Amino acid sequence: MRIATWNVNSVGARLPRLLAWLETAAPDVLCLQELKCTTEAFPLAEVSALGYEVAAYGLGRWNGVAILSKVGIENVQRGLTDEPTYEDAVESRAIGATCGGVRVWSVYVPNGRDVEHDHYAYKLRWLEALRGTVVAESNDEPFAVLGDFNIAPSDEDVWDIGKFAESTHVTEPERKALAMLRDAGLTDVIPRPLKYDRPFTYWDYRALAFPNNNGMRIDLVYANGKFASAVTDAYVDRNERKGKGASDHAPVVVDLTGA
DNA sequence: ATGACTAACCTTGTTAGA
Repeated sequence: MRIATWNVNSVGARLPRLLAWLETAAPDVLCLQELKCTTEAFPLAEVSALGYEVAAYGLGRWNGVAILSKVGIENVQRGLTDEPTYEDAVESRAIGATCGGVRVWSVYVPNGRDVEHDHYAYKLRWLEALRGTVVAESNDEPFAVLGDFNIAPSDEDVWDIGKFAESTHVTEPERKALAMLRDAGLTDVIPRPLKYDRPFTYWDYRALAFPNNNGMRIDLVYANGKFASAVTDAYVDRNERKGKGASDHAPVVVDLTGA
């Protein structure tokens, strides 16, 4: 089984590339983030035509997540258990479903903006709710949280840690939240890069970040033991970051034995 | 070639992204 995650930065703007990628990479399950549309506006007909069932969750012009599956999609849950709000509003940042016997969550962790910003405190509260959901759901069946975590797990996961003083994405409390997920039994499934030495998944649109490989590894696959032990390969499809009309994130693809 | 941000929309600026 092939399971992937991709922050598409608008499913509407990315639709031609998304459809082409679904045909060539042919994942059985794809977790999407940053739909930037409502559930109703998701391009259901186009994606369904390729043989996917869809569970989408979008509440407005920002964020939005979805799970696409060719192997069934059951027990869909929109939102985390006890998920916090931001400025008293619920945001569409997490959706869970069971696909072909694998429980998956597609998550778009809040950015945080600045360490001093309310959004950063919200990010940490949100990660605590994610931990709670993981503890409640992960068991002896394959389980994984996939998505844009907006956290670089280590200094090696950004192109130059010296550029990140006072920045979000690399702070100790954010990394502690990831450590808590590992303490809850999850493993960071680190993909291989298709080029260069480190498996970055995001490159800013500005300042020639992609050609200079000034990237970050922030799109992560956190898997329980049953899932992680079935992994045969994992890679970042950096080719999807090339050319016109690319998202600023590349897909992360994981292959599992069985089914 | 991988090329100097992109996307939605409250659209001729603002908000967000990281």
